[in-house]
Amino acid sequence: MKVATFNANSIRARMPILLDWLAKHQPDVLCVQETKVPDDSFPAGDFEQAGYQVVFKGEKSYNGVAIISSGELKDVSYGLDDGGPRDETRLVRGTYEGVHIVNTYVPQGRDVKLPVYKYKLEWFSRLAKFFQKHYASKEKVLWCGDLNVAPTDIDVHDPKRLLGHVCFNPEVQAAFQSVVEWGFVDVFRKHHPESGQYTFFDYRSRNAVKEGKGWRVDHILATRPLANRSTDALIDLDPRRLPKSSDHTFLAAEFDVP
DNA sequence: ATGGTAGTAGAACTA
Repeated sequence: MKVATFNANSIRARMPILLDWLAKHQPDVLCVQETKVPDDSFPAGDFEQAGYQVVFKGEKSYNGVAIISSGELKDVSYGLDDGGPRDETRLVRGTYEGVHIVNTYVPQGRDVKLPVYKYKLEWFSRLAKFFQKHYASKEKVLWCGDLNVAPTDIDVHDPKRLLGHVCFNPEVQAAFQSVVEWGFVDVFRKHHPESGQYTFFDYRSRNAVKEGKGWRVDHILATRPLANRSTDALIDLDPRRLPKSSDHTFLAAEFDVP
């Protein structure tokens, strides 16, 4: 089973790249974030013509998540359910062939001094409770998406300069880690311990990909029963080098499950 | 360079 994640930064602007990638890599499941489109304008037909099913929830201009799958996704639901803001355009989950998939677009936070940053930290705490409530770590669970955290020093190109950023500081790393400790393994890291592996390159940095000025903020994490069966993981930089690319690129992982 | 570019918008906000 091949699973991938991609922050599209507008799914409509990224359709050519997305459809090409699906045809080339043929994942069973692709989690998408930042679709930036209301549901009545979502290009579902284009995915269906390509032989995929898709579930999605979005809004005008901001946020938005989708799960594209080659077969049926069961028990689909959106958002957090703890009585706080549901954020239905930031979380979608479903079950594919017995594997539970949770696709999140974690709030970025903008600036550590702003309330939205505190909201981001709370979001991780709410998410930990969400996993606790709905799943057991002995089950096959995948947590995928743009998690807006670079977990360690080797996950950014310049840890000294970037320290204190909303996606790279001890506080946000601890918040992320508290979710991981529920029972997740970083599947990409399991296969690639080396530094310099990034999924995001800021548009504002001119030759970012060539110069390796990236961040690893998109992740695929799996519970033990699933992580034990992962056979490979990769970051595909090719789509980031194309004209009209997203500022993120695709991360994929393969699992030896039926 | 506490800048830069891109997306949705059709100005200002988010990343």
